[in-house]
Amino acid sequence: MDDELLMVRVAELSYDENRTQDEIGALLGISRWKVGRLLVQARERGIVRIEIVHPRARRLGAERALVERFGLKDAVVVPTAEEAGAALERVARAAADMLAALRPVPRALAVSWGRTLTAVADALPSGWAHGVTVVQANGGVSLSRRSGGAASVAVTIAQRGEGQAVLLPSPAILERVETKQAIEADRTVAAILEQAANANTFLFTAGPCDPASAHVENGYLSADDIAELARRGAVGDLLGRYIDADGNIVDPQLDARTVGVGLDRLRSASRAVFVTAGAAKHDIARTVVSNGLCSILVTDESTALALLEEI
Amino acid sequence: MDDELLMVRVAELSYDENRTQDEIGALLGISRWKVGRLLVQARERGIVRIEIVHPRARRLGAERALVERFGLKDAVVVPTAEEAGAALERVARAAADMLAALRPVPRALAVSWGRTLTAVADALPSGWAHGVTVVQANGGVSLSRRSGGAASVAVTIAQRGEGQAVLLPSPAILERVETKQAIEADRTVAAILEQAANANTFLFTAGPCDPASAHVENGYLSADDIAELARRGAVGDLLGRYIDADGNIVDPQLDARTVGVGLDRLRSASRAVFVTAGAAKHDIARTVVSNGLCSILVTDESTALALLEEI
DNA sequence: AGCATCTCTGCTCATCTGAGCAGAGCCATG
DNA sequence: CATGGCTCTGCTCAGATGAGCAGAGATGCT
Repeated sequence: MDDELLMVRVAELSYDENRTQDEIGALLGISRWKVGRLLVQARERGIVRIEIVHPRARRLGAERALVERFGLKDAVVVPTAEEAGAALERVARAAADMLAALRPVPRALAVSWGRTLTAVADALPSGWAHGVTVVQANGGVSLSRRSGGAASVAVTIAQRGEGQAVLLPSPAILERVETKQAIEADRTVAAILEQAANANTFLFTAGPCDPASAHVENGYLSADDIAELARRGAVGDLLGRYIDADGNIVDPQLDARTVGVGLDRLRSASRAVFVTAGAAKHDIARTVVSNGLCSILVTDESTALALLEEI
Repeated sequence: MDDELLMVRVAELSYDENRTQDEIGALLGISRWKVGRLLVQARERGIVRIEIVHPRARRLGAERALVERFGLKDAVVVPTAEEAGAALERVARAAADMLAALRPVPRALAVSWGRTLTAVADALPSGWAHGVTVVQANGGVSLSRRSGGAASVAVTIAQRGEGQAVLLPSPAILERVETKQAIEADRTVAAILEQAANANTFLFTAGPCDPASAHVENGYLSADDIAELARRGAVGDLLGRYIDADGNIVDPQLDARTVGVGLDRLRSASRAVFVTAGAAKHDIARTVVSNGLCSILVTDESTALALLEEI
């Protein structure tokens, strides 16, 4: 009997039959130490495959690699789901679990908005925090009729955290710089932006630079604007601000018309939680992570692998 | 954190990260005994799935159940292969492994023939026995041109076992009883049949009762004969003899024209190894097994489950 | 409420298992 | 043929683990 067959027999007796290594040794006429070694080999060679099958399973190896590679505080990676489309769901749930377990419990949380964050908000358990203040970090709009959009993200997160939401009453991007400056000059708005900027925890997503963007959908930008941004190197936006692969603002004039906290606050915040799912966002995710724009990353396995595979 | 999520975390740390239960307990704030219990539960609930992925893997649970249920000496069950068609291959290899490991090593082995046994013969390693005498247990013919058929089964097995083959120079079924009696009266033939009957180890397959049978292919029976046998309750044949679900000869007259060892010898032999693969043979397999016609069964998982699922 | 029952927890202790080591066999080279 | 690596083996020993148990707490029934 060759060694490989022996591994199979040993593995069967050990895992299927729960025999002790001693028993197996006696049964197959080998020493118990050899049994142990064969088991290790069987695992190494992939004869024994151990899988954790659960929607909330994670990939600790990838998490560790990401933390290491990009100097993050923490990372959460969920396995790619069998059925496509469940990725967002799983990532959102993982993000919710992570938030609920954050210590110290956040007291001031600044949030962006989008489909991803809506999912995170919905996945948060009631009582995830006790008296959290949730501030919108950038201008928002009703993204989609059904789910309530930007405001509802903050409201839901606040409700479930037994706290209150502070909404930013402004569009995301204004047509004229003057209008934007006027809005920011408003004392209420200024106070809210200040509050957001001082939040010690940020929770945000990013959008890819493509014509299906929420900004186009809501009329802040045209498909042509997006094309031009892409031409100038934009890979996507976060908090409404379009950046290139090096993390720099692509169009300063456009940026000047964007209402919200500046990206530098993400770098300096004590916790900046970035949630992203899906292949379309691999590029912007890479940008965010490699430019230190987040300290905690929550994503799916395929994104994690894309981030890690670079030379 | 509910218990199920806890199981997932514990399983990840234990299996993916190789942490000790102590460490995991400290990490998650639970006692090490709870970690152990969660691990057990995770396996029970199927959150942790341990699979042995190898062409030579077996299903020890099913084997034990078969031995128990049908009072067998031994059983070998191989997992169903992903690619259909590989079942015969795997079963044959398992049968070969089993034969090679038989103790005491067979000195006199009586064999039937067929595609299954050809595969078993081909899978036997050289030197599987030392000086075995292989006798044909029933009349044989060249089943298929390419592989040599009946005779080659015995010859190959004998060669690889450093022994000699004793071939039965007779068709499987004769047209007239008189011819059959004449052949059996021949002293050489009689001696061979005697030798086969006295073998302490039998190795055989069975065929289903259908018109694609080797007996039809070789002209011993017509499709009409098969239909008639089926109508009278035949589920298949072994050693050329057609039996019903209760293990009784269906057509005594036909049986009287069949050359070979009688089925009772299978019951009394110290080892009767029955090899079968494929859904077409589930019925005849059930008959063989439940009527004590074999003492060692080698088969695939789907057959095993079919045999075990009865009430 | 009072009581019985069931489940869950953390413990002791015996057993099981992995790390690390020294000796045996094996091969290639000088 | 001797020598030095190399792998493989079975050992010791410490650390990891599972079985079984008694007490705590929950649950349900009268």
